[in-house]
Amino acid sequence: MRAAPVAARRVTATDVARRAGTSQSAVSRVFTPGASVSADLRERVMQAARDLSYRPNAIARSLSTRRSRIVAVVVAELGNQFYPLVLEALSARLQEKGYQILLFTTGPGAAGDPVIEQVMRYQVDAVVLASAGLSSALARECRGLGVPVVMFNRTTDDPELSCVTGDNERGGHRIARFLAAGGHRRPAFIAGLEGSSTSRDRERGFTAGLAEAGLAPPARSVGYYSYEGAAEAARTLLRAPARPDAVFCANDHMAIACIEVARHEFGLSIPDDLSVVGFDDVGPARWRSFDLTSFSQPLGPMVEATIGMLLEFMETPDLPTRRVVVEGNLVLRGSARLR
Amino acid sequence: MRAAPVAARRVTATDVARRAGTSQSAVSRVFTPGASVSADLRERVMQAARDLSYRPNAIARSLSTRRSRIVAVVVAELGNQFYPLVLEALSARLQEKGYQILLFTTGPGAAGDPVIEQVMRYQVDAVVLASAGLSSALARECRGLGVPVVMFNRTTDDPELSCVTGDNERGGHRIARFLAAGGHRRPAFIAGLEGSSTSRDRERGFTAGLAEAGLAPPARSVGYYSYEGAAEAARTLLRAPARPDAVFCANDHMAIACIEVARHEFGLSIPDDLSVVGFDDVGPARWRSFDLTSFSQPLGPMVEATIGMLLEFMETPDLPTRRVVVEGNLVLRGSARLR
DNA sequence: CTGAAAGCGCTTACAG
DNA sequence: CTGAAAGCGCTTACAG
Repeated sequence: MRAAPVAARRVTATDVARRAGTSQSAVSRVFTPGASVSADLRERVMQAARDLSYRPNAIARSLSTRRSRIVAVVVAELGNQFYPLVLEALSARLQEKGYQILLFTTGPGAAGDPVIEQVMRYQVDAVVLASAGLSSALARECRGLGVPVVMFNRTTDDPELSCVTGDNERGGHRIARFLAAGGHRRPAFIAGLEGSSTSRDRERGFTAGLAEAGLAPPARSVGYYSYEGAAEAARTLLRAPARPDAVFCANDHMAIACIEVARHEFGLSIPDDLSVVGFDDVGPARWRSFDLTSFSQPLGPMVEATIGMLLEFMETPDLPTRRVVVEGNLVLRGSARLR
Repeated sequence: MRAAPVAARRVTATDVARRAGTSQSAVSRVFTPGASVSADLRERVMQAARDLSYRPNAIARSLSTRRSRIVAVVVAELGNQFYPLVLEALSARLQEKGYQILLFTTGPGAAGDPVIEQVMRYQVDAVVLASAGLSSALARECRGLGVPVVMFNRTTDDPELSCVTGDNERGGHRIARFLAAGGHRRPAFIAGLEGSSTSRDRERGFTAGLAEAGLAPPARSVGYYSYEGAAEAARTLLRAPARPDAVFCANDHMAIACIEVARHEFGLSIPDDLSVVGFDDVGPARWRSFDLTSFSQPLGPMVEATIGMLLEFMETPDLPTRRVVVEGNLVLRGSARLR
């Protein structure tokens, strides 16, 4: 077994230059795409670099260029099925473009204000706020410092902020019409987080759709986007004297909790006794045990839109803000009665 | 609406010094914990810093100190329930200690070799390789450059590498004895990834346990740690002429796929016709629809051990490597017959 | 095409 | 306790 290596001084461009018999600037140019170097010099430098296992120091480079090629992603909850996939997709696309993700997590419900302090210190080139519950104060602050921001899965009225979301209001509306058409008379709603624009928009569309169908505003309860929270919300709703005949949950994760409670604690049959509809259309919605009717929120297009905006903003700082809504559609499965 | 801010030159320590009527070094000291500054100077500097919304540039600091306070986390699959929680826990603990996570993702199966290039360029202070499928070549290379590495949920024979894992072999063994005691005669195994030490160790313990109970080596099939892969593996196993009476799956995610297929495609009743056991004991294992018997892999202690080692290694580079095994236990639920 | 030199924004001996 | 200055490892005009 070799001895553990000492914290060797890292090899620098100057070391490479010495070995290749040239200047440090020449080495730098070889590693700068598009810089002019003769084929001969390039070859000598590359050889020396290989011999020494040289790797340009990205930190030093950042200090010089004032661009870190790092984008901050701040995320609140990784415990559901949606955000991990968002993170994975963002990371893959960003890596392709030569950017890395600096990850910031805030507890659910946390203000995220201490986090922003760190975000800014790292001189990130852009930030994406990927969480329904994140305050837009954070976003505004980054923006104030000239750093491009896009809010993912969250809106705000602030015209200075860009965002990409699914079609929340239309989705809620569509679900209301669908449930009404299926003969449901007392649909209820399980909200995510009260402060979340996403939950609010889904509910708004839902309530409006019910009204158009001549139905009263739904009974409601808050599930905090968590499994346990939603289970508790479902219990509250199902214990009520006028039990709902359908529940629309602000996301799939909560819809699954609702199905579990309805089946195993109330002995209800889905969808005969109770219809349940979710939102997102993530993996488990397709599992046969749930077979969940849900409004889809297409991850791929949402991530594409986000990356696209980010790159444009980094290129051209003064572009006007933009709000992108990615269409989804109602995916009919077995958890809701058709009529 | 205010005009979008121009990419303003960021305020530096020199700006603050000018406003506070002192030197740039003094400003630096004020922001360096433990440096000696008079109360008066400190107050003036803090005031000026507040006035200008000064934030120390972490990149410049890193270049100077040669420590980035960034740890790289490389992860292959975020699509199951385990790794997102690992990431969340790692991030929370690291942030507490003043470190940030630079996230690297590699496709499932991908070598991760291009990734290492980037990891090293960012001068990260440490790296955690958190994925059952990651090659240890990557780990060895970081180690060779003097960067502390710990492999999470993966082992290797290389004595130069540190790792923390659950008690995979004992877990597999325990499950074998449990199934044998329950009167099962033909237990099968669904592997994760063939290259994964985690899957291999679980299988080894399982096979040994069966042998001790006088049972033949299990029929086996590979599920690649994915839902679809496991579903396919389950079909293969359940179609066989001598159908297994129990299936041990290398993680919960695959166990759920197995239950779904058994129930909905083969019309089997769990556990009467078939017992299913998982590994990890993640959230969905507790969902009543699955009620999955599983060997637990305690996330909290595993993350603690990882963080602890990381911090020690960063403090004292030449510490001997360590391999930590975190105990788990068999959690009995309803998916496996007791007798 | 190539090299010398200034500069990115900090930290940290070293004097005073 | 405080300031001037060197240095961290790059990039990028500027001459040649």
